[in-house]
Amino acid sequence: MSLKHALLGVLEARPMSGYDLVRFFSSSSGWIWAAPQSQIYPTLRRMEDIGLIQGDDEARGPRLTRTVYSITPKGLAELKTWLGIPAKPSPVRDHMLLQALNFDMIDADTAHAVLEQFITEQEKAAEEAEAHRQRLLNRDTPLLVERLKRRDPDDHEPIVRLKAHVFAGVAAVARTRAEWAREGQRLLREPLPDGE
Amino acid sequence: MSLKHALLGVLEARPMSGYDLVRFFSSSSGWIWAAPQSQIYPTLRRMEDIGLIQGDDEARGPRLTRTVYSITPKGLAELKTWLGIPAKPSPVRDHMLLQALNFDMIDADTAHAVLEQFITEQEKAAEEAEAHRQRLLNRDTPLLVERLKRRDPDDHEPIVRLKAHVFAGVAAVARTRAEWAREGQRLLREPLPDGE
DNA sequence: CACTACATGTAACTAGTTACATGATTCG
DNA sequence: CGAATCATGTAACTAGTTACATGTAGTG
Repeated sequence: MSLKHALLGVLEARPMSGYDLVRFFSSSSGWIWAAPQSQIYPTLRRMEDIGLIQGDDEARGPRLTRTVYSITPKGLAELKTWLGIPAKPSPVRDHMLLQALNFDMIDADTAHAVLEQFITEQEKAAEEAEAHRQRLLNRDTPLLVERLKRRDPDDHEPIVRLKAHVFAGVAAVARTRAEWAREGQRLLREPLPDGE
Repeated sequence: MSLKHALLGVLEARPMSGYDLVRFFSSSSGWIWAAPQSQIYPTLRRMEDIGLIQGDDEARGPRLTRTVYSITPKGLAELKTWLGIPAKPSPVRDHMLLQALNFDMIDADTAHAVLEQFITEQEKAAEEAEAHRQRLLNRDTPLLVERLKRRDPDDHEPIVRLKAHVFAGVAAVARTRAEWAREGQRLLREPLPDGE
């Protein structure tokens, strides 16, 4: 289960409540690992049960409390171990490619439109990832600032570059996909180039 | 459920038994959509229940039979409809990027090794996809040959190109990922380029 | 006082994974 | 006759999705 490690990775920066984490995994970091609210809360409790994180109740008004989770030494050890183990290749399951594989069965205009929407999405994803990469390089995200506080200032620059590079990867893949789809649209437009 | 549509897409080429499909989804087409045996058999029966495919029992020796499934008009209609509907963007969940996001927490050599294995895998995937693309362009795969039999010869070339293009996409994404990982290794090697 | 944000949960479901189980047929 | 391949299944599980449910606190 990698949601576990995604949560540990975030909590390493600073303690957070379930609610904080829900928001986090619905937005910014959702570009790397997405998870719905209904999965996060139970996972946090299971992680506390096995000692990876510790939850502390904090009063927020007379009747409302929140549980703030922080990573434990055991959790940190688990995270570091996991980081060093190569994952076995995950089974391929690409919705868009699966559709494209049979685009010869439907009319070219419809297929073209499906690709068009895909291109729009991928380009948006690439832009957002690129923007986030810039924010990281500028040390403009609250979580990164928190993280760096406990690190040697000499290490800040390489850490920032590594994190930024991850989002460069997201952007690069999205652009590759968009470019692939555009080439697909070209193929749909020219059914039989003469001379063949 | 897209396994359903993956199965329909294959059965459109020719009728197949569950066993055939299991082998198919463990190999070649597994590069687009992977599925284990334990998922395929029940799915086929459910698809037959709702009339998307039809199973016919065939004797294979005195005691052994196999069920050969073929796509029904209803199944073909379902497939064609599905092909024209853009999928909503699927939630991002990238194991490698999640690991890389925290590579600053472990030593550079370990991180480097994890990336190395990833690169090997991606390059292998790219090569295999590229090889399959070539086989398609040469009309060298049995299923493609079956498919083309029921198509106007004038359409063969554009159909082949479309299918081949899908595997070009697989290869392109794999190469992009490998290149990203290589750049990551470079970042790990040069902790602090002078002058900053 | 209404609206938004805070805060946490649960139920029912679909998809996918891992592992086991069983027997028939073919080929060397 | 033993091994590989053909052929089909099931059980138990983990992960992820969709939808609903409930109440508190702050802001205009």
